Amino acid sequence: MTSSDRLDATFHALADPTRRAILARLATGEASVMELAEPFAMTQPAISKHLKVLERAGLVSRGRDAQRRPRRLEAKPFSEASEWLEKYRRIWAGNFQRLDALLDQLKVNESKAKEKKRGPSKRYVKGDHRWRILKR
Amino acid sequence: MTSSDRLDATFHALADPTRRAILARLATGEASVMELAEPFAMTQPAISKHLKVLERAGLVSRGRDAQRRPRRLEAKPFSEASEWLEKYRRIWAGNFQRLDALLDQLKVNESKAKEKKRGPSKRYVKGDHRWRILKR
DNA sequence: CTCGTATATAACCAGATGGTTGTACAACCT
DNA sequence: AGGTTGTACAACCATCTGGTTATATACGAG
Repeated sequence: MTSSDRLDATFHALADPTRRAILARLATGEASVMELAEPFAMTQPAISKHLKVLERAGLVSRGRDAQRRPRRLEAKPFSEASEWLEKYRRIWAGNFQRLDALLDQLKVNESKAKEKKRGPSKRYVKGDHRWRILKR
Repeated sequence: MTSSDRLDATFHALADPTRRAILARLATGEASVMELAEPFAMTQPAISKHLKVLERAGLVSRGRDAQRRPRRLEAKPFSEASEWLEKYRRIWAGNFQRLDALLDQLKVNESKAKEKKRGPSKRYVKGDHRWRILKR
């Protein structure tokens, strides 16, 4: 699996409030499927599906204890996703050395669609336009 | 919009390699839709849709310059998502003070489904089971 | 062995996602 | 004015997602 595939799986797994709540619960320690399902207005199979998504992303692993299959958190994917985000965060923070290397890294790691290197578009002057944030 | 909704939108926007590649391109500076579309084997409307997803998450904003609607990166959602991830990363890093406060925070911020507080399950002994990472 | 409990799996469904083509529209260029 | 360019939008389609119910499997207790 490529790094890009892993990021896909991780970010997708994190893009759901139920799954994030499950992770929050697991941050307090291992838990069985039933224990994890209990706080939600949702059936057990639905929770099992969410768990499968989390497991595919490697965020959660499965143990065994009698009939139970307790889940626990796994660290690695969090680090990978966190590092990815941090690269972007640092672009504004300004507190990084060698922006060029940082940007090369971004290009190499992502987009097998080989992006043609061309300078910043010269068709308009920076700071010349109005910017808006999408509402709604 | 709640913090949870914003995390949903942000993580969902990041869970796609095309969109991450677009962000990587924008990290090098503003770009028009056509410029952003050029490296991809995809039509312009498809890119516009991806941009709308990124805008909904607030990761990208829209400017105007003649017919162009150049896009630029916006910092805030990266920080929010990054901070969320960092909380979990620190759980293993161990280098945090006051784990209890950290965990309270996790519960308050997420899951309006009020999780019943109960001690760690005593039905099995920690370290007693085999754990596996989902393959495939 | 049989029963209850914990979990997984299959079949199904509505709605979202990610792409397409075709078209509309605004702004620039002659 | 008329043509070209950059972008958006609508309609359409296949696939994925997130839930359901029903059923199967695995294990421990009597």
